[in-house]
Amino acid sequence: MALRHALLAALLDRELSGYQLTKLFDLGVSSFWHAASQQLYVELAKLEADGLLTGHEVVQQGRPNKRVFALTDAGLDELTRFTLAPTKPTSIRDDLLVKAYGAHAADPEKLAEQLDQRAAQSKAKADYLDEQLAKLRNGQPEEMYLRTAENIGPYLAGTRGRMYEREQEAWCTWAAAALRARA
Amino acid sequence: MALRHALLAALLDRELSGYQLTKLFDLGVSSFWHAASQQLYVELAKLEADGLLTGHEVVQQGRPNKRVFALTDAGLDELTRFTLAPTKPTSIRDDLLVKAYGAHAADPEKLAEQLDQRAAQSKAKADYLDEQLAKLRNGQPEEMYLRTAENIGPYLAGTRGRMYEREQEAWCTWAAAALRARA
DNA sequence: CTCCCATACTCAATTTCTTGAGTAATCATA
DNA sequence: TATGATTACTCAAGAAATTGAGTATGGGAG
Repeated sequence: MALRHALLAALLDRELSGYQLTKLFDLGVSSFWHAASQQLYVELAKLEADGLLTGHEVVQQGRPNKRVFALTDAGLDELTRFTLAPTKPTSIRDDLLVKAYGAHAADPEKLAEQLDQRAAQSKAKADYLDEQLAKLRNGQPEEMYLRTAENIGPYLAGTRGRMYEREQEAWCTWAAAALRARA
Repeated sequence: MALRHALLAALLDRELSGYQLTKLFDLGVSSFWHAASQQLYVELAKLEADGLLTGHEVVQQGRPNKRVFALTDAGLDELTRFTLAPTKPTSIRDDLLVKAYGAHAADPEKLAEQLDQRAAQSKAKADYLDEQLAKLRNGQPEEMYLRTAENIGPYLAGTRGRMYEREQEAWCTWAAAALRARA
């Protein structure tokens, strides 16, 4: 149910089209809530049907028209309600960790190569998030930004995403080394 | 599809009943692959139907009988195949991060309280994983254990789980403080 | 002048996961 | 002697996610 709310949160202080949201989810949001674009469009349609968003057609020249979505008052209420409601921890689900768990059935070098690859992907993502966070801070020290910015939500969540990716990178490197040390 | 493989990996060096697997998934495995017990039983039945596991009824006195599952050769092959196959990163999906993302719609103090609560939960889980990892090491230094132990899979995966929970704890504490500093 | 890429989506089958309930036995506690 | 906790599962409805298409337009590279 949190995809709905991730969409609502993404529209808190701006209007975005479905396509822009798919970009946003691919890059930034995916570090804490992944969703495929098809799923986004389905969810946007439901949110609109439920009156939590309104869509407006925007005619463009030189490219296909788009529909941009904006939060309604009901949508904002729903998001507020969601942030208050207790939820149980949703934990990691990572293929790669399942592979590590089953390491005894794996070729150590092949598994280590996959870990290296993932380390590189995580590093790239962490670097990207670093840039995004720097853009949000806009030159200010973090403390200042957190105290004064209007909406710190994306910064807080983005920080967690970056931590996750940095940790993933470190762990992958460590685990790959451990596997290789046995061969 | 990784739940299948998480089950196969859990049965790599021992036989376990469905119920024992639900315990294992609730406590240890859940830090990198969460699944409800109902789902486990469904998956176990499929795995048996596919010939990747065999189930044996074990008659017990003083408690209900149970069915223990063991890997078949086909199951081991399937797990090996899985560890070799490239997979795309499955990322975090966490309600709490979505709430943080939507912080602008939230009551800061109420959100901070939820973060505190989660920090405590994460700490408890990290402590539990710490114990489990110590048990696996059985007094040896980590380096030694990783070089000499038969099956280091659970240790590798458990380590990642512990890192995740420790990071979660730290982030929750940090984010709660940031929210409170604004009030 | 063709092909690929980016924009901007839609449809639908299938699988997977969640949610909520229910069964049945034994043991310890009050 | 009832009550709840633990072991050991099962069933099923519905929501959500995955997978794999497909449509249509315009711009730029070769």
